[in-house]
Amino acid sequence: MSFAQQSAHHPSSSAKLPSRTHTCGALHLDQLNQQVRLCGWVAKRRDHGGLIFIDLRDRYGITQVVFEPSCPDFQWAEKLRSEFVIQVTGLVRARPEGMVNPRLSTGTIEVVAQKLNLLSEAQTPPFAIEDETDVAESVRLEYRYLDLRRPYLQRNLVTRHKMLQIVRRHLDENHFIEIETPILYKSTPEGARDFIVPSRLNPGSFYALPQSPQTLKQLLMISGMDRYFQIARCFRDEDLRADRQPEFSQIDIETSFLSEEELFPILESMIQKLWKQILNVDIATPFPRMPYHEAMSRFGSDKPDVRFGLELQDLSDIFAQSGFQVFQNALAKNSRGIAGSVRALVVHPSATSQPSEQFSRKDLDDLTKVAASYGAKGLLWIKVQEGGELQSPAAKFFTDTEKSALKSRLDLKPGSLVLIVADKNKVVFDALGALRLNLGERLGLMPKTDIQNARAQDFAFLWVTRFPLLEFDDKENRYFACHHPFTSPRPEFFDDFIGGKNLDAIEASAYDMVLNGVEVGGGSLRIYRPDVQAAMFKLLGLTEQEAEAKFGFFLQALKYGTPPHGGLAFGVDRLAALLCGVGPIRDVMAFPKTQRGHCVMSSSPSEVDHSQLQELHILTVKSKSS
RNA sequence: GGGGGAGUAGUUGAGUUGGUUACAACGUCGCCCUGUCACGGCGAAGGUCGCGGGUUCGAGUCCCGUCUCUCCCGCCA
Repeated sequence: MSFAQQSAHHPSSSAKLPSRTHTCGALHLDQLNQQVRLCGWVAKRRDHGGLIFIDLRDRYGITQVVFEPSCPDFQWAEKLRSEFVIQVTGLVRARPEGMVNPRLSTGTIEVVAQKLNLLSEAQTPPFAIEDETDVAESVRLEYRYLDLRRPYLQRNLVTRHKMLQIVRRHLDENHFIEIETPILYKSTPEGARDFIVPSRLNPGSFYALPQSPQTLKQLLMISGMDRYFQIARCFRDEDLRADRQPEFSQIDIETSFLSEEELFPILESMIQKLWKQILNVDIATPFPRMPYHEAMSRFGSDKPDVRFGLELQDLSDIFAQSGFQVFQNALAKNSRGIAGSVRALVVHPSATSQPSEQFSRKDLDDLTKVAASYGAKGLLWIKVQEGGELQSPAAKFFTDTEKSALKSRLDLKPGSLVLIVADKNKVVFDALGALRLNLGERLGLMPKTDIQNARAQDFAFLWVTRFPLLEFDDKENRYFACHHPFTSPRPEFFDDFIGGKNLDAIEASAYDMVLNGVEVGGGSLRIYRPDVQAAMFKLLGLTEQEAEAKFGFFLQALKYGTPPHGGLAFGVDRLAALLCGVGPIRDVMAFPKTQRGHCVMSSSPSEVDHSQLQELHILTVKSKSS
């Protein structure tokens, strides 16, 4: 008789004992001498010949089961292998003196088996199911259902679940209603590439999967829904990153009649609850607010990590008359009358264990490469020597006045290192902003958070506000909306906006919530006047006909009594990753995709039958490049 | 589209100047073992060195191409 034949292959239950009396994380000395029934996976078998230990695992924990020769099923216990699914009936017993395992929550007890019931056999798994696994992610993703048995991923998914429950409860208490919006919707111009879905019933026509429910939630405000939210699945056909997947979730929120000052506290208290209930950390509110321009000039980023200093310094005025060609070029005005700048990061010897002498040629080369990858044509360094002399490849271009201005402005002392980028502002901010983060890591300025023992100071929340409304694109020679085309200018800029004046200086009622250098959410107050919305589309280069074709339904709706409204969307995956203390959002998603957008478990995307394509009126062609 | 890193037993890695039968650990399989929890002891099996081509008497190693994974830039209203 084989093991499988011997076993029932379905759980036993009786009036006396149900299929499962406890989970594998539940038993303590309280249940001493009780008869219990556990179900789970064999995590480990330790066969001592006359005594067999089984670590039985479920998502609640691990319990040690002991098979002694007196157990009638002892011979079958010898046949157990990793990941077999079993049901064990037995007695809870205190572990002998000195045998307690402090690393298990159930480490004070063990279950002495009386009966073993095999529910499922298992092939040998391709990798060990344990937290300390060090296996290539592609292997883990191919067997994601096994990877998800690891306590680490199970904890992350539980945290994500808790997070969403707290969010739902909070928004419900604040009179928000959860409304589902369509996944099959209309393709939208601008923004990310759409995933499109062919319509069998409408040959040649396509739905698009929503990049966000933006227009739909605004229409719900026009419908009078007043306060809406949705845990919305969103789709963007762009290249992936550690924090970007082609499909992702947002906590999508929209409200009517509220100002920023009235909206922010609702969102801040939601965050406060999440951090309190999940991490037991008290986050102070209101969050600091920082205008976009301040974030850029101080940190070189619109999502600054303000847990450490190392702020950017503007040296443009010092070098206004510089004889150094690189600086002259950067400070010259372009055809649209906009000048770049000369800015620097300064590392003082006191602030770090690494004074400038310890920045080797290779270190500086590495830093230069970082700057270059953000478009900087070079990175100019200055080292301050023992005697106070400035050592730099460009030192000979500096006048004495410039040198002394530098020293006093930057408070230079022997051992200081200055890193300068001179270019148009976008490049200067991007390059120095990235260098600041790189140096912050390199010099150990960036705090490491132990998420199990997190403290309030580990989390630097802030609102970045007053984003520019428009951005001019040199290549296409037109303006683009910085946020999206439904974002309202701040009221004080209405006249300029309608009149088409000083467009570069117009600020938007847009805001991002930032935590430790991560944009966790973003939103805006929306345009609610049809004439302003039409003006926006026109400014963005849409003809009236194009605007009508793409957004006619929306412009029409705006004319039927639109309340002032605005909202925001949080990135569920990013928030969950921060609450779990992990980097890649793949680790807080059940079935993520690889960087090529593949699901290696199911091998999707994949080719489909010709007949399927035919029904959809689709013909595929091989492109020359492939 | 561009740049960096990686691909060798099931897994994680080593592999010298191009040279005998490609190595180790863990895992797996068999036998033994009554207090383990990284159990232990003895033994065994396990490989198209990502794929394709080239150079060479000979390629895991050198060259060319290609695929995949990963990090980043562009992109992500």
